[in-house]
Amino acid sequence: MSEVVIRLPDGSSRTLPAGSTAQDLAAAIGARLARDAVAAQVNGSLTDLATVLPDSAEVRVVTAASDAGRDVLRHSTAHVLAQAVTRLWPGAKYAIGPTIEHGFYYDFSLPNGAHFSDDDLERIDAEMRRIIAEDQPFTREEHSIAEGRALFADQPFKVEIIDGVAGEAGEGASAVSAYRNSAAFVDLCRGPHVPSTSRLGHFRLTRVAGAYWRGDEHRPQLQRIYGTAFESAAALDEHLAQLAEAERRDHRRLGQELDLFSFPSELGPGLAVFHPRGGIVRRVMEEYSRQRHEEAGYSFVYTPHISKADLFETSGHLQWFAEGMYPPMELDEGQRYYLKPMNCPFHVLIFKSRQRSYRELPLRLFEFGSVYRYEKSGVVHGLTRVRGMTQDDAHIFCSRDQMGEELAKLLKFVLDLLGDFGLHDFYLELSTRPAGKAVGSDEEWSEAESTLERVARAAALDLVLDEGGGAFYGPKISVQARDAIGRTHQISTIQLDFQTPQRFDASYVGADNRRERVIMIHRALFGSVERFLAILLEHYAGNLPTWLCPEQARVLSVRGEFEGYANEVAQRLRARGLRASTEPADEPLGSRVRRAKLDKIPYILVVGAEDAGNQTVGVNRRGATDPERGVSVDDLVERLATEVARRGAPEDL
RNA sequence: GCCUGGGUAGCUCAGCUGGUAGAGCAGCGCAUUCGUAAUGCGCAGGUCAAGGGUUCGAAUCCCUUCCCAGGCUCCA
Repeated sequence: MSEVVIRLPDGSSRTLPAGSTAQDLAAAIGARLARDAVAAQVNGSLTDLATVLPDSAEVRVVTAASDAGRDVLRHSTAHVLAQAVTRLWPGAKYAIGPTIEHGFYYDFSLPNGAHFSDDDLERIDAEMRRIIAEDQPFTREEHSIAEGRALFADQPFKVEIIDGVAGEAGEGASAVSAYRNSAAFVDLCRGPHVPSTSRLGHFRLTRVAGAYWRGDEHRPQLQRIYGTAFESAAALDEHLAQLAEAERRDHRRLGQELDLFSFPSELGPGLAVFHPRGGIVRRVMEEYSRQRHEEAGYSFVYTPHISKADLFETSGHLQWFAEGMYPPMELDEGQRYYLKPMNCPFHVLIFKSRQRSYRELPLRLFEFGSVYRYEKSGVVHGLTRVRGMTQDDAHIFCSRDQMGEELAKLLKFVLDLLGDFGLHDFYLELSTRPAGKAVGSDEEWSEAESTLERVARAAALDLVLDEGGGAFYGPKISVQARDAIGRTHQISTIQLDFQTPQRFDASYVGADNRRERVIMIHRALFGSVERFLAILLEHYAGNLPTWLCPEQARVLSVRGEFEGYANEVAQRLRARGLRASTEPADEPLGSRVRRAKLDKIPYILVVGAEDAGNQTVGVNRRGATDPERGVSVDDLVERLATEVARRGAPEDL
């Protein structure tokens, strides 16, 4: 009997009898590996464990607890889902069931236009567990195109996929593969799959949704079920806990609970109002931003919310961005006015209001500019995707030789400012020319792109390329930040623009008395104030650092007789610029403390007989397990003032 | 925009296959005066998103509109 030599990832080799499978290899290496194996990578491509290994193959055994292994588990679980649905809804057509980032989905078309409800998830889940208990094999079958069409004759989506394969590879040339679980269920699939359904089980169906066949809104709408699967109950639980944590941190929930903002339905989708407490947070954010911008050499401007159409004709917005704009208001004289979707054209007009000298450059015009964008109604989401928002927007007008340095300085400024808000983990994304949707010459674009890339590389952060993701007038660097639970958010954007100045004929007089075309840098650091606030809320799970908290301290008197002293303490804090309140003692202390905790107040201060006599307070710090007693009011005021000044949080101590 | 699922008191939600609305929290009043995450009693609060239809009768069934949530090819 001949043998085959298999090379393993660690460089070692194994000799096995000819005809051995990947499963045999795993077993030869160890019982534990044999148990954990779900698939194999043979000469670079993923395949089933049942695959017979060719001689001198390079083989890696794929275990469940790896990214590739989890994909196999999820894909196989998707097949089980499809089988369960066909059992429960005879006649159901199954379309595609791929794995996605944290799970999988499967799309179906149910007989008689039926659709899934949340209750169905339980039934399907139960049926899936039965299939898993049946220990059905995943058996690979190869079929010709014609056989495939016959096999899936009653599955129109599968037939369409096979037709696609036939179209690409030629009618007779290629074969299709399918995986059979039972006489009753077979699914067209590339694989690989686990050897048997018994290898599955740590899964959860998460939600039902509608989705178009092939994502095309002109094609049939299918019923989609999302789910996820993991290698162990513990890994699944951890994933579900993460989802619950994200839900707990959802800024829409926190905005409600903390009375920060709301979305009155009377206003329409994507339009928020800020309540007094949310208003404080916003105001503090904006004031700090203004202060930093002033220090960084920005000038402050104000511009209106609407303008005649001509402005946006000139800027190119009506040509390139019209679908993102609200429809025009028609005036009696036939004049069309638009709500502004961006501030840049207005700032250009300020630049152009008189002749500019090279001595004025860089000219940095800053505005908290409210803009309105007609987002499709299905995509608005809390404060992160709205139709009305305020950008911390500035346009820097500079010369060509200044732009590199200005951009480098700007990037440093951005990261520094974001750091002050508690974001420290960044990477950059460079978005380049959008194909077929851009103005300007190739030379200008490549100069702009290479300048941005140089600056981005110099920042010593990871740089990701976003091909074709730029605006119509120029490429951009966007700053992506990772939050406390590891999610990334696009925050700041910096765009380099040679086009707008040309469109507006914006120029300056150089030292040599010649007119030069000015360069524009568009930049928003928060992006939008609303969205940035939402990100901060989720980042901090509502426990904003003290300087941003609407209410920094609440003074509670143990009994009504100390309310005068409580007011005195609050007054002392307010005299130092801190936001402190008191609450009457007509409820038990525990109840008032609880409410203050739910309000996420950084410092709950309790005063009683001992304190009134000694000018002290009891300090219940957010994040602390035990309250401190007998802290002198003087010390407390200093502590809080210091914490605010360094933009800290009570949890830092 | 499209699809699915939703919209019941300020909030979170109950209300079976149609018989005409409930709880907890919040609010208000009274009592309680309490040392660090829920004091008691009482009161008030809803055109059941809006409009139309079916029906003797609609929160419940049907239609339209508005709003919310999730989703809408990381290709078998």
